[in-house]
Amino acid sequence: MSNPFVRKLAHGALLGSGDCEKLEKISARTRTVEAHTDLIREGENPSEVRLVMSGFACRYKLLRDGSRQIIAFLLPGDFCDVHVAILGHIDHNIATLTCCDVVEIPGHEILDLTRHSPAIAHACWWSTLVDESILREWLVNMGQRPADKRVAHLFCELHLRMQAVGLATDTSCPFPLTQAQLGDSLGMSLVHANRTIQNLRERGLVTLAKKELQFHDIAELRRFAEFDGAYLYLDDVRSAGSAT
Amino acid sequence: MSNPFVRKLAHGALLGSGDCEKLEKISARTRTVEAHTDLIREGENPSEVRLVMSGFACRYKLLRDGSRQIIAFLLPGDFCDVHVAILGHIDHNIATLTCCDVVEIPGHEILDLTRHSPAIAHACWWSTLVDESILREWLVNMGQRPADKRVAHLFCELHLRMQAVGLATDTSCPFPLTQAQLGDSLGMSLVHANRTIQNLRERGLVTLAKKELQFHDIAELRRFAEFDGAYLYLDDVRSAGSAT
DNA sequence: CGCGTCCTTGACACCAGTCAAGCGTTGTGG
DNA sequence: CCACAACGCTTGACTGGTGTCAAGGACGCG
Repeated sequence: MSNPFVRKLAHGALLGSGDCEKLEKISARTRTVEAHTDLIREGENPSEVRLVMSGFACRYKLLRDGSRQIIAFLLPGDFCDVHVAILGHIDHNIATLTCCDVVEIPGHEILDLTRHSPAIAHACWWSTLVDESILREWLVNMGQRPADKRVAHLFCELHLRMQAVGLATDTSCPFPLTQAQLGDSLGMSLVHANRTIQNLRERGLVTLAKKELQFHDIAELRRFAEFDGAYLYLDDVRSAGSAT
Repeated sequence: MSNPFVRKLAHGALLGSGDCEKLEKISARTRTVEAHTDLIREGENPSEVRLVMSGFACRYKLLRDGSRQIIAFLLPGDFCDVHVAILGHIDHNIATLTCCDVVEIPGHEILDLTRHSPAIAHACWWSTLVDESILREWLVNMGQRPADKRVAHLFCELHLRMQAVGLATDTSCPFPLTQAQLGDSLGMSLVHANRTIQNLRERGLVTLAKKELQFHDIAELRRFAEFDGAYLYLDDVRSAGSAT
């Protein structure tokens, strides 16, 4: 099964085969969106839930001076906005970074789905709680780590997340981001992002070319970045707990 | 009514008087915890939900070199960990910063509460989604704003959040944090936090003394910090939406 | 009164931002 | 097929914001 959406949610709950079928059916209705297109803008209250099925997208906020902070990367299988309904409106923008396949699911379908399957409901909440956990780790990354470890840490995260949906090998992973986008996500300038990558290259930790990231020694890279993937919660479905 | 917990949740849902009574009853069983005490440690899976009723606490993570990043401030009325159950374990620490009154609610009581009152369930989810929204804004703050605006922005946020639970006036707000803690939360050194505060003082924007923050011109401060409180979702209960 | 904690200040080094220019690749149109 | 534009990557020079180290001062508490 190569549906990234189902693969992702399977990390968050023990899905029955009926659940998987429903999710696959729903996520089949993709629409192709070209790169650099806003999917949702600040202040909107979309009635559909969006879902990235291929390509890279991001959440971001703009400041008055035009600078932009990327708040999260949305990889294949990621929700854009399950649960906006509870807050009433969205406080940031979501845009594609590359060409993407996107699914739009009417709110009521999601409601039906979660009402009829506790596992799916659990997985949806799991997904947003993991998003929150990632945000916490990003904050640590930005606040405490020097530039080289910061970049290395992000590389490790993306690799693991891509692996979780079957889109990365043990030693490599697609990396379609420009250095400007990388900088915007890590709070550093384009120029500094470039120099930092060179640095990692010179140390023999990674190769980055042709939109592909290669890891020469992933264990060493993780040690260097002080990376512990526990915050991604990718391997403990067994631990129960129920959605309220 | 001066219960910060009820006041806070009331921002997240239209609570009936029955709901309020139940919440008040539950949050009455406080326990006093002295400053600098860990409430929850990384990796734990507590069976009770904790709640701060007075004082300041924080979420934080430690790095190998001993540096610490404060990920969130927990003010009176804030949950420590509703919904840990879904993730199975917690990925960060929570500690008191000042002396605090804390409530520990057994997991099953929360379950009962949310099962019997959709409004309370909605408010609980609203609360964690707002936490996530705050994290996003913190990330923007750390990534894009210079030190002076960063500090000013945090001041604005704390002021509004304290006002929301009835603990701040229009022009002042309790501020028991040390400059070291402030630095840890904003990703800057103690020394630089100090210099930045001096800077704000010299501009006549704030007075900070005796654990009390005074605002001379809150509108000007917000303009300076580019602060827009919408991300706190404190004033739009009316916009419906249902918990899944 | 003495100790600890927190705040304050100065000197100095360095990480990282900005400005600016050049290079390589890709794609497009004449 | 080549010229050109657009975009992304790379590099250098210079500046400035922040971190670190160190020392002293203010305040509160026992």
